[in-house]
Parts: sequence; C-alpha cells; structure tokens
Amino acid sequence: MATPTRDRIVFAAMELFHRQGYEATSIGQVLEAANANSGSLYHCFNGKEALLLAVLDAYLAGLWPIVMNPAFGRTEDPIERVFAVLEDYRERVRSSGCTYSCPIGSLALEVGESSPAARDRIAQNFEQWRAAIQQCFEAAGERLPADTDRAGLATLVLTVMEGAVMQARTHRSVELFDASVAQLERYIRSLDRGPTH
Amino acid sequence: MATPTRDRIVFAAMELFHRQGYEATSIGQVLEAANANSGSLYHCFNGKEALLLAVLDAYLAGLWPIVMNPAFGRTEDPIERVFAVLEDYRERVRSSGCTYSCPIGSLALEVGESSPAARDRIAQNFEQWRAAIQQCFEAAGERLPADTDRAGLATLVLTVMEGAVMQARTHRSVELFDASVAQLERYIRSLDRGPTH
DNA sequence: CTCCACCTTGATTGATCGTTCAACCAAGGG
DNA sequence: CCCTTGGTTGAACGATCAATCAAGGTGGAG
Repeated sequence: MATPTRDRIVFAAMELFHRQGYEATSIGQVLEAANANSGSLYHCFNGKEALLLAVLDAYLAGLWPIVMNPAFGRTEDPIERVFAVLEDYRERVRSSGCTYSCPIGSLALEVGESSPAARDRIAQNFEQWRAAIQQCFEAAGERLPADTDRAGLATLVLTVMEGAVMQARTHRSVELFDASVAQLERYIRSLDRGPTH
Repeated sequence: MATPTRDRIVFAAMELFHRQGYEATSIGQVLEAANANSGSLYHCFNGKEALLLAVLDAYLAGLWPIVMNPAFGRTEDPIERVFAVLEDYRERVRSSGCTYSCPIGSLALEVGESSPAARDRIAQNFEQWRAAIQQCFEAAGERLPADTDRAGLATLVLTVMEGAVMQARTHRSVELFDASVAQLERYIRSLDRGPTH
C-alpha cells in the first residue's frame, strides 16, 4: 500500500468506469476497490465529476507510454506502425473475450452531453491519438500520393478503431473488428507505393 | 392522447435514452414525458430493462421505414444509396448542433455488458443495418471487383458511421464526420468502375 | 343491468445514491 | 511541549431511485 490514496482511487475508478460505465459505477464501489474512505475521496476531489476528469487526465498521460510506444517500438516503418497500433487493440479485444471497449469512446457517448469539462478532455484524448497516427502518415512522405489528406486519413483510422471495437463487443466476435480493419488496410495499402519508394 | 399508453411510454423512453443515456434516465422522467403513472409502466413492462428491450425493438422496426427507405428513395443507384444513408446521418449530426449520437451505438457501449438480452437486440439492429448496406454492394454487381468482400465493406460503412458520429459529437464539429466519410468515399469510389460498367 | 378482464392511479417502500462533517491521526517546526 | 498541516475515518443526511400494490375506473360481453 505504498501508492498514495489519490492514485489508488484514480486507478480503481479507471477500471470500474471502463468495465461498468461512469453512471453505473457508484462512489462506494470505487472506495471499496481502492481501499479508501469517502472522506479521502472528497479530500482529493470535489466530487464524482472531478474524479472523472482525473481519470481522463490519466488516460491522456498514458497515451504514449501505454498505447503508442509499445506499438511503435515493434517497427520503424511509419505505415506499419499504424497497423501495429490497431493490432494491439485487436489483442485487447481478443484477450478480453470481446468485452473490451475503448474507455475514451465509451465515456464519450455516456457523458458527452452532461459534462462539458469531461467532453473537452475526451476530445483532447481523441485529438492526441489522431495526431500520433497522423504523424505516421506524414513520416511516410512520398510513399503516399502527394494530395493525400493525412489528417483525414488519421481521423479515419481512429473512426474505424472506435467503430470496430464497438461492433466486436456487441457481437462478441473479433471477426467484426477484423472485417473493418481489413478493409481499412486494403485502402491504405492501395495508397502506399511501398517502403522502397 | 389517442396513442395508447404503452406506445407513449416507449416513445418517451426512446427520446430520453437517446438524449441522456439509459442509466441517467429515471423511470420518473419517462413517466412525466409520457404523461403516465408508474403503475401503467409496470403493467406493460416488467421493469426498466424490459422497457429498454421494447425501445430496441422499436428501433429495429423503424430501420427500414425511417432510416433506409427515405435514403433509398432518392436514388436507384446502389452505390449512391450507401452515400445517401450516410448523408442522412450527416444531416442528423448537423441539424442537432453536433449533439446527435447513434441511439443504438450509445446503448451498445452503455448496456453492452450488463444486459445480455439488450446486447442481443443491439446486435440485431447492427446486423440489419449492415445487411441493408451489403444488399447495395451486392446490387452493384460487376461494378465492384469480383473479389470484393461485400459483407466486409458493409461492416466498414457501419463502423465508419458509428465512429464518425462519435467523434463529431465529441468535438462538436461536423467536420470530423465529413473527414472520415470523405476517406470512406474515396475508397469505395476507387473500387467502383462506374454506373456504366 | 351484472360481471369481469384490462388498465390506470398515486402514495408508499426500502434500497442506494453522492455528499458532508466533526472527530481523529501522524509528523515536523518552533 | 504545543500547534499546525495534510490526510484519514466512518457515521449520518437528504435526495432520488426502481419497484410495489391496493384501490378505482372503464368498456365490452353476456
């Protein structure tokens, strides 16, 4: 129990909000999972919504070390790096028995309307994710047609990831993830002139 | 007040679940919006979850008359019909001030885990939507390459629609919807040999 | 008319929710 | 030694939730 109480609470909230959703998770559940008391929580956070903001900040902080770097580390090729990121999401879906959902995407649909502050941080998460992918497409340089909208292509990758995860979870089948990503791959490969331009 | 109480409750629940989410909507709110009493609701439904199932059935029943037919009626061209459906979603996003979310997609992420019965009907909604789009790609016949995975392509269209709506709502900008759909269009048009094969 | 099945009414229940608060503890400076 | 600061404890509060139920209405069949 060396980790500070605040961190234990945020970590527990991350897991519970992801598994059950924000509304469906009670403060009591968070406290139990974090082995903390309600007073400690309200000492660190103004309320449930402030805790949600801290959770979203934690996701933002983990974007590179947890999501991007592990995938980028497996290949130097900028286009393959995009597929490596998608591959990791596929593994998250598969290894969870197809119950995985993007934590950010879920929160986006659940609290997108009720909390402007939360929506803003969700938008930041999306934007940073998209920017990381866009960076790959820009690194691809002349391998892609000169008129390629690299920002738009990165948006499509995020769009497909979110939609594919949603469908895989609903149908409890990783095939629906694969089907969308396979089509996306077909598209991107058709634009790519190959690693040896 | 000619409409039966049951229908008023379902209709009110559809709107509220869509606007606020399932968990965030209380039975009391549904009753108020439907001008009904709690006894009437529990006379028609076993509980809140049964009401959710009825709502999902209503969406399924409305798929063709409300979503597909209006779009399909504007063009006979099978490929253009796909884009017509997407165009309608774009208009829903735009005219709502970018607060629109796919009702099925939102419920998929919110109650996907907790209620197997609901998840099953959400899967049916997705599957029927996808099948309607697949039907377009099959009607396109030889305009698409012979080895085209038309089911997979239809899955991609649903994936992109869901992901694009989610991002547009989060960023409060229809541009993020357009960006993804523009890339999707680029892909599909690159496969299409044109209406006069 | 009677009867009966169907539907509506709305106060009420017990549980659970997010939040508060006064008391308490540990450690460091003066 | 006292006092302060930062954190912890957990009982308690009012609000709100989904769900119940006994009573009352309604309309068609006989």
